[in-house]
Amino acid sequence: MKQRKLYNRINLLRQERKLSRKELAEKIGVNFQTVGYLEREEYNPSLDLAFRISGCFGLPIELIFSTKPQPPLSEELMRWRNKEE
Amino acid sequence: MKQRKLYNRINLLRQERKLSRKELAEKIGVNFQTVGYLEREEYNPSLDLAFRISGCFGLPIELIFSTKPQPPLSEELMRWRNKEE
DNA sequence: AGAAAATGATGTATATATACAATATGAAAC
DNA sequence: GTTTCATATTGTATATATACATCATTTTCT
Repeated sequence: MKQRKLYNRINLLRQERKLSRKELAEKIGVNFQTVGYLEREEYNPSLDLAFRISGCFGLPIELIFSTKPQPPLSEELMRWRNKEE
Repeated sequence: MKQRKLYNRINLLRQERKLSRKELAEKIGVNFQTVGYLEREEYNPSLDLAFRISGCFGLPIELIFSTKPQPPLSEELMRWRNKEE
């Protein structure tokens, strides 16, 4: 199967939490260079690794990864605020 | 990284929808034997494939896959019904 | 400015996911 | 009962993810 390129917000979320790649890598149990590959979207994580990242950030997989380029989180937030007016 | 074994409800969901492995495989764009491997949990899907399966069933990834063995869907349903009494 | 830390880039090696073919078995249809 | 379809099993081949080392570049800290 030809894998589609996936998009993610790992870099954004990591910076929000003021973690270095090395620190994040340790939390999720991978080599720190692997985090670099993921942030640059050079390849996709395994589903298992996606679950670990999801758990580390306390966010659902769908909020971190997607099949379409990710809009800024601020936009996503506004969409929710407008939904319940 | 040593991959953890993941659990899934593919077989259940496929049967609910009365699909053969071949039919499901065509919808998500993989070999029908790959569906067998996933249902038997002999290996984990890639994140991309997990997204395709999620899209095909119209369910979030977390409802289909998990890091712990999956309880019957009926139990999960009752937990939700009790939550909002 | 200079040292230290974080990141980017390149290359090699291993583990894991996916495809595909062949065969066996079991269940369903006729 | 035998043909057909769905599934299981085994084997080989390829694609993709992950680890690890090294060096270059950039950023941060003092």
